[in-house]
Amino acid sequence: MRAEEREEIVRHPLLAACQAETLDLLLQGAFVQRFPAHTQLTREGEKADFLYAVLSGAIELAASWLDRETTIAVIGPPHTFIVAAVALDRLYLQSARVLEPSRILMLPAAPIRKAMRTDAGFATAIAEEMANAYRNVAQELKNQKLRTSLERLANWLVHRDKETGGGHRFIIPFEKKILAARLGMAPEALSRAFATLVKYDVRIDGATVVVKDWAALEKLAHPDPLIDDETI
Amino acid sequence: MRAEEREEIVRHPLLAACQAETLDLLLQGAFVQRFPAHTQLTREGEKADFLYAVLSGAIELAASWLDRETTIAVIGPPHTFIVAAVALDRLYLQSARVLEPSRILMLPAAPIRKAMRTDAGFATAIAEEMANAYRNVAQELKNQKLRTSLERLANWLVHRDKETGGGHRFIIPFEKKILAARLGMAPEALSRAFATLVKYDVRIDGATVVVKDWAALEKLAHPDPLIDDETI
DNA sequence: ATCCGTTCTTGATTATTATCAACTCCAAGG
DNA sequence: CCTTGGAGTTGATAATAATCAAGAACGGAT
Repeated sequence: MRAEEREEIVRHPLLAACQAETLDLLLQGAFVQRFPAHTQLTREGEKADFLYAVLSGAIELAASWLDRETTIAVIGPPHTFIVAAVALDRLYLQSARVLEPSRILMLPAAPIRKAMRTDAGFATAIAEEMANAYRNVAQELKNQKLRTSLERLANWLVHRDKETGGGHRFIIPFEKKILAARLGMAPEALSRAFATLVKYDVRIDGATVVVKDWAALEKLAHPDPLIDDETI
Repeated sequence: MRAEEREEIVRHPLLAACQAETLDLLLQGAFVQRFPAHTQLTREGEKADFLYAVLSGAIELAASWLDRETTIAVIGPPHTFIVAAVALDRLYLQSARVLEPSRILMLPAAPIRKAMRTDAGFATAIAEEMANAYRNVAQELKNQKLRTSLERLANWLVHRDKETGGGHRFIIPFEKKILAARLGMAPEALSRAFATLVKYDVRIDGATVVVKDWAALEKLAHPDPLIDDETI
């Protein structure tokens, strides 16, 4: 690993509270790699050999059963994925696919488990990363069980708008069929949901969304920090 | 806290790898309490003041939005709940209700966060507990997004049968409406789902379930370790 | 036992969402 | 420029599940 890369990585939230020896141990077999879109990084059911951290880009976590498939989450920097499988030395529950060209930090799993047992700062960082991951899935489960697909879409739009500065005009950062899977609906249902939102003065042109009547959308979405705030 | 209680608690998976000083710190403000059914232990949105561990009994974690409510999980011994909120010093995302008379260990939150930073063994135990919790919700999200309600019920039956020794006859350990919420369906839909399962030779009498044709049920359920095995 | 409140079931209807099929649109490659 | 394949949309239909209403069954209390 190049020195400047090491510089960057050492400041990563996961490693910032590490002891020096832990850092050496962790970075020994670690590397940073660029991946093009559509690369498959993990497959569900495989052994957890690496912990992945997104330095730039976006990763889709997907899961399947029989012939069905769905998106569990979309991960961006600086977050990690499949921490839980690594911490427990178990099988991946999800497949990870690169959505857009991404830089990924890969840390071998065995040293991570070893480092946790000796370095409280690192173990705490892992615990906190996992706590965030837990809260995100728990929120997603609430989103899924408590809302209809139209409500989920409305909330996604509200959330995405806040994320992009609240200009009430933004683009959907990935394919609509991935958004559909993310929201737990068929692509056709997403199309129709967008059509329904016209009644609420939401205009769609390709990937561009313009919210003309913010109050109307927010009334439909009824966002709740306990479901929609990632950092509450 | 009584000496025999302390004896018992010190062997809890969360505390077994603690240093002696950490243990003292953690147990200072800790106590064990019995709660009757229907006690509300936490309310979503409240500050995380305690970490709860179930010593015996069963706890329901529920979440709500507008006037809708759903069950996120049912927790039994020796597991903890709301670890993530405690570790991050955030708000509870779920309400916890006592399902059946239960003994609960309550550990004040602040010492836990403090102990994590100094005791790698404890921090690791917390991380592992959280990793398990993460994997359970992730599995539940897969269950929810990939299966119909009939399939979820069939899998719950298969799972419950294994849990109770595989005798193909067992009882449902809580009210059917809680099972319905757990499975993400209306109580009426659960009734109808049970009626549908008669075609698969599953007989219901009150809370007692008898599976006459195991192969038929398993073919419908198609259980998958990556969704249904809690310890994979 | 009888009463009462709740849970559970069943029926009728509606709402929500998936599926299948056809068609448009657009971009990449020849 | 045309072709081609995938993404996205729209329509028709079916599957799935929620809601509302009424009755049955159950569990505690008296």
